[in-house]
Amino acid sequence: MQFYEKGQPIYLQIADYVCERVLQNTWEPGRKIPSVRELAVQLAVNPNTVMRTYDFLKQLGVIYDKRGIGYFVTDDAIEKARIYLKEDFMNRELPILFRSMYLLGLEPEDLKSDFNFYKQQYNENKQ
Amino acid sequence: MQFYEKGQPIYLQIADYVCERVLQNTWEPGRKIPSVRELAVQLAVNPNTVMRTYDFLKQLGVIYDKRGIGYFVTDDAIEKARIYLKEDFMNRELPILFRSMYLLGLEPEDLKSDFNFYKQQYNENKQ
Amino acid sequence: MQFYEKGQPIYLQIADYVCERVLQNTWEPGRKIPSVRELAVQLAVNPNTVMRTYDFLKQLGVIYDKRGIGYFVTDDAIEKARIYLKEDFMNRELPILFRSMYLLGLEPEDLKSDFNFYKQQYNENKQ
Amino acid sequence: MQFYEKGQPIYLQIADYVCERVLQNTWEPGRKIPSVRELAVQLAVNPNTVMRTYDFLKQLGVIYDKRGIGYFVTDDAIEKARIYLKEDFMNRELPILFRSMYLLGLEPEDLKSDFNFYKQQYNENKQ
DNA sequence: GTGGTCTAGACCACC
DNA sequence: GTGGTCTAGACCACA
Repeated sequence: MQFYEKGQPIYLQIADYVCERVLQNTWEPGRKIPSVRELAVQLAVNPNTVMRTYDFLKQLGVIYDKRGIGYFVTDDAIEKARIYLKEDFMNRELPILFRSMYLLGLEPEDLKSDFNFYKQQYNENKQ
Repeated sequence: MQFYEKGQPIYLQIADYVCERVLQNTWEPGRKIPSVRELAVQLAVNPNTVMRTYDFLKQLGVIYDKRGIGYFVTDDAIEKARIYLKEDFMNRELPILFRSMYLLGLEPEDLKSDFNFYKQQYNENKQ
Repeated sequence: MQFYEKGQPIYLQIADYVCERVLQNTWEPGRKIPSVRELAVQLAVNPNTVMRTYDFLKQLGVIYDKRGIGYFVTDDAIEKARIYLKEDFMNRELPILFRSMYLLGLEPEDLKSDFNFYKQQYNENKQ
Repeated sequence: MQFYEKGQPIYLQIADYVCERVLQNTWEPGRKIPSVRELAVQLAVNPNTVMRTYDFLKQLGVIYDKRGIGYFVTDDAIEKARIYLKEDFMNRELPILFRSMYLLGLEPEDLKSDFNFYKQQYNENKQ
């Protein structure tokens, strides 16, 4: 994972990273996620930054902590993560996308077939 | 203009920059565009990098050069620029978008109303 | 190889050099050609200059690259190389030749016997 | 005039220059040609070099000198110049040309139409 | 190792 | 002034 999107703090980028794992069910509800220090090493980031991410996700209700044990995915994390990512997507990615589509004269309908193709490909690779 | 999109060379980012101006008719066909050195100073970039962009756009048929005079927008630049940007959009932006949409369970139809809202806003700001 | 033909950039002279090897089948389709740095050392030229040549030949479809591996001669390189060299010959060498022929009152027919002699000599040396 | 053909001494390049003027009848038989010093200045060359050229052309019978007056074109200079240039052409230019033609699979016949077009163009520009 | 990008600075030809 | 070429040297990603 690389951190380069200027304007987006690293701790939020890591929050995206965690939420995506939750949505993909890679990190399923109830599961223990990596410790602050572990993830900090994995992502080559300061532990304080990961701490801030976990704090943020705890407030969102995506994870909770058992003192002295670690952090765990909440039962309704998938829904919470989806809500968060969706909001993030709407506010940050969509405007950029819409600008391109507007310039190119594309409509959402024009993406249909390509999107279906993408999903098909994605599922095949998954298997 | 800032250059931060990793994975996308600066000279191609500048090409996008020029193509968007062409599509918006800010730089209309026949018009002289900034000299290599001028744009290099404006964008705080090495002249060689801008030279490379202009070379690239010359090959695409978006601009042409008069030696000793400068670079000019070709007559069919709008079409050429649209083709290039569309291809670029399809190859680079769409996959990222689709990934987000897939994760969030969104379909192209779900973007319709937001896109119409965006277009409306855009046109109001334009006026 | 020496670079002295004024008016012809070095990187294009190197392109001629490569194309001639392709036409002579010294560098046959599919073969790996010298790396950018290798050829730069061989020709006592800056690597950037060779890079520019390879970029140019890639656009012509004479060679293609495998990132991290090297450059290779394409399957239809011979045809592509011939087209390029022929165009170059027509635009650059022929006018000089025709001027001399015009001054000397020579016609293409007058070259026939000499050309046949040349080809004969060439083939003998080849054997 | 620029002197860059390596392997061909400058004084011979100037001889070509003079002979071409004779063949084009720009410097007609009997005419006084520029003095050694004059031509040396024109061509930005050392007078000794021009002296050597004139010496060479005197031996060829293309020019002769009247001591204290200057150099003049001989009566049969056109023929002599043609012989010299032709020999030069045959020995130096043709091999290079033939190599290209051989590589490209061209025959002298293939040049016919292009040469006729060239002559036509040349004569039109002359008028 | 490979290709690819970028900078800094130089020089040239053309206008 | 303009574009165009070239060098030297640096850094990156990929394999």
